[in-house]
Amino acid sequence: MTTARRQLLEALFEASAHATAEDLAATVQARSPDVHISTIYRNLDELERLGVIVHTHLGHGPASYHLASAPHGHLVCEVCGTTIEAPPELFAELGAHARRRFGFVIDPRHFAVLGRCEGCSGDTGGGTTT
Amino acid sequence: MTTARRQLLEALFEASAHATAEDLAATVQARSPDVHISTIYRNLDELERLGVIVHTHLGHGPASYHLASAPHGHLVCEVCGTTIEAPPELFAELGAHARRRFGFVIDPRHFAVLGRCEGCSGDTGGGTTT
DNA sequence: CCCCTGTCGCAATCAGCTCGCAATTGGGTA
DNA sequence: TACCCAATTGCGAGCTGATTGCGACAGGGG
Repeated sequence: MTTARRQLLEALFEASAHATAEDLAATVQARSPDVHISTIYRNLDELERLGVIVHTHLGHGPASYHLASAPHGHLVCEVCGTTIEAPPELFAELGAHARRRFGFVIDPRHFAVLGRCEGCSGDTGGGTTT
Repeated sequence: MTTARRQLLEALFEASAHATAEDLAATVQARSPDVHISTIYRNLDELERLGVIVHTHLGHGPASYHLASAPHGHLVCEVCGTTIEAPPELFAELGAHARRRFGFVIDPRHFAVLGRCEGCSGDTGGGTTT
């Protein structure tokens, strides 16, 4: 509707993946310096309510936003922070089991799976406490 | 070692599941009112480094802590907040696939799976935007 | 052109958590 | 038991991420 809203959408399209509210704010503010961060948050909220975008918590930091039209889960390395976009089918079986066993319908777009990426899964001298 | 630390452990044993730092602080402070919240955080941190406990992010709120000796994942309903403890085997296949496909070793104890529980998965008038 | 509704900009505020610092506490040693 | 060293504690300030209340403004309908 408004300029701020339109530019936020543009920023979302340009920021291909995992943009935080601050990232998006920076992009929007590059064009319209007056757009306040709270406006970004409010519009992000609105857009999410409309189902246009989804937000994900990739770890301890700020939430990431991306378009709902690119559904995927996330594999986040807790050592180096690498984020892998995982196709929804990776979660198909987990989803089926959760549903069968607990009647629980998972939302693979709205959570990150922590763990260790290929490079960090060797041994970091901490894990094997048996 | 110290009183604060010992009482924090006690609190962790008593608070069977999903205790937040503030919950634990309250429990500890019921006995030792002088124990400061920052001490709780520091000890929680230390205990986690030692592998005694793990913390999980169940959603938007504060992190939850529990003993590492009870490994499980979490299914959290994003509508009503219900938390289901999921046995690690629920994630076995996801883990195998992630490893095979991305070389990524998941940590089923350190993430919550958002979604909808049995009672909330009917239809809330939002989801089916296809 | 005016009014009305919704949105914006702003600063204050909140929640969750971390940090620096000085005093205290606990444990090991003699 | 007394002493000493280092780790730990209590405390408040501070930081990041996010939200809210409020007055001003903009844009669309009549």
